[in-house]
Amino acid sequence: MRTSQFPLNTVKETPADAEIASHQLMIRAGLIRKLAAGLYTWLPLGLRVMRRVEKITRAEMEKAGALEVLMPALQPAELWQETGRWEQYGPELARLKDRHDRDFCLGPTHEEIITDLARNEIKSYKQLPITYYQIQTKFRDEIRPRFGIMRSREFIMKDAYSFHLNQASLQETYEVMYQAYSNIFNHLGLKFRAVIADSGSIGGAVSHEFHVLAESGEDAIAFSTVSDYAANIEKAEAVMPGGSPKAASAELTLIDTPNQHSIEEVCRFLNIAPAQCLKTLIVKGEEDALVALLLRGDHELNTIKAEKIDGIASPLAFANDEEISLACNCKPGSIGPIGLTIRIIADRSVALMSDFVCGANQDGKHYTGVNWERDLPLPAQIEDIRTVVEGDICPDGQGKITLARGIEVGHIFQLGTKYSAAMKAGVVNEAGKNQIIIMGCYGIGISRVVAAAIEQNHDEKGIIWPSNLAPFQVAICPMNMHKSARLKDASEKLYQDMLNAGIDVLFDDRKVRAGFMFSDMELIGIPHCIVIGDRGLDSGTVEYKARTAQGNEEVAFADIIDFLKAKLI
RNA sequence: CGGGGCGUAGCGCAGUUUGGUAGCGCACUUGCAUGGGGUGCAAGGGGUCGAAGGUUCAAAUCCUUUCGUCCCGACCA
Repeated sequence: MRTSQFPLNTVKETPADAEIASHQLMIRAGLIRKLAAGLYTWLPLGLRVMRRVEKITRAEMEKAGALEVLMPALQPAELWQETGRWEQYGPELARLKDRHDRDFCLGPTHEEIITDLARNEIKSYKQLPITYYQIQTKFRDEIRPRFGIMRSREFIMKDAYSFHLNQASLQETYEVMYQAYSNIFNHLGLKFRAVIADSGSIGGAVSHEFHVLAESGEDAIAFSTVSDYAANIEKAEAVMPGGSPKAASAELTLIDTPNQHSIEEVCRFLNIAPAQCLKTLIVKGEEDALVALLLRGDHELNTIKAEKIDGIASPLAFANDEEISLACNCKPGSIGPIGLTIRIIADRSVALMSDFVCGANQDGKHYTGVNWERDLPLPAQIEDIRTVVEGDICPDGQGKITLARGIEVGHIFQLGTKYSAAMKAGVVNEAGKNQIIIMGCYGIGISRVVAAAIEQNHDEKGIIWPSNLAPFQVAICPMNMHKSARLKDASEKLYQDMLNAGIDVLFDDRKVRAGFMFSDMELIGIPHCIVIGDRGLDSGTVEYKARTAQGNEEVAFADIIDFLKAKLI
């Protein structure tokens, strides 16, 4: 391709509304243009990159035995009403009416549609297992679209759905897909982690997210320093610490702590460490009941874990000051478990505390030297309700927890029968009886992968594409070609030779200055650049520069094709 | 949904406080020069100042309403 026929649309100025590097660079490099909030047009250069992601994804899906289909983005409300999601999905579901005033939505996902397909097309267990996939546009009317293509209202997703007679078959396909996903992200050249994930409202026992590692990622993930263990921090288990509390060495003492409310304030006031404090949080339970959650002062409540406990309101809600005053006879900041009559749930690490400090349920007073059993009974219910921190013991017992940030680009679920049961999708089994089919579902945010790749691979000059994602592998940059017929001939020959050799090359035949050309090629992240000039022609050489390298190297003109082929393997 | 910011040429911005009929940089067009890291000089084209209503002799500027957009949070999952 020639730049004279493939306009680059690069811009020098960073758009005012782009916050993160990938968003800024996608606009500057001319990959996308904004139409409205959360809606983007893909320009030729950007689409070329997205097609690379699709191609690699498709190849692995086919290898995994999945069959490509294409389902409508416009979907009738009836199917969504069958599963109850027409009501449940909320305003994020883009709804509309047709001219006959019938309800439709623009699909945010396709469980209902594929399940409808399955119940109509799959009649016998002999047709199972089967996996369908598609690469298609999804619509989610996000409350707050942001970060460009990263969280947009319309985006491209690869979604796959598998159907099974039994759990063992689902497990088998799940593992195949897990491997296919790993292959995809490896081929894309991205540093990623597969992590144990919360399956949320989608349900099912098993779920993994695939995260591209990047500092700017919206999710925190926890993984082991030595083993394969990795989990979303929402889901990472804080294990029960071994041992028993140290013996009490201090007397229970009621002290004045005027105007000391937060853990931080109390610690400074008493000159103790946060780990020596007990944090008491009051949250809403069921039917107006309140529940006290006890955490070590240096730990944070994990709301996902807490709201899964029976009797705690989901979504989690904190009690207000009034409700706290009624239940504890004091304001927040002086709450503690001693004498508390509401239900108490303690975090696992709390059980090992001794000689600790906690609120006294009297404004401006705390207890010091508190010890379980001697001063108050250990709470009957001990649960894992905190977020893991760096250095925690890994749940599999091997190594310690390290934290990193990631961008969720893939998510796989073992759905079970949630949709197939609601929509009565069954097959006749070997015994001739009707049986509800079991489902799995598997998604990759194709357009988000493009942004995530940039987020992970860029520098101050622009994008640094991993080889398999680059819109072009090689750029030819001739120096002042319009002034030298000899150079023009040599450049054209080099271009043709590369095309003939099957090299994906962008020939910059614009009449622009060297610096302009280099800056553009670096901004759009072409991995390999060949600089050809009269100077080199005299000695029969061209210059080669890798996007990631500092300097150039000279290569004989005659050898350049072989040289590049070796680089491109 | 709550809080805050911003809407002036394709992009980035000044001008709004104190009302007088719109400007700068980039980009674009043309010419000359330059020619290995976003070059220089000159000439040019392009804007109902987000929209509607109001105040005024006069509104980008003041008032009201409204729309869009971005950030923070909540909600949703």
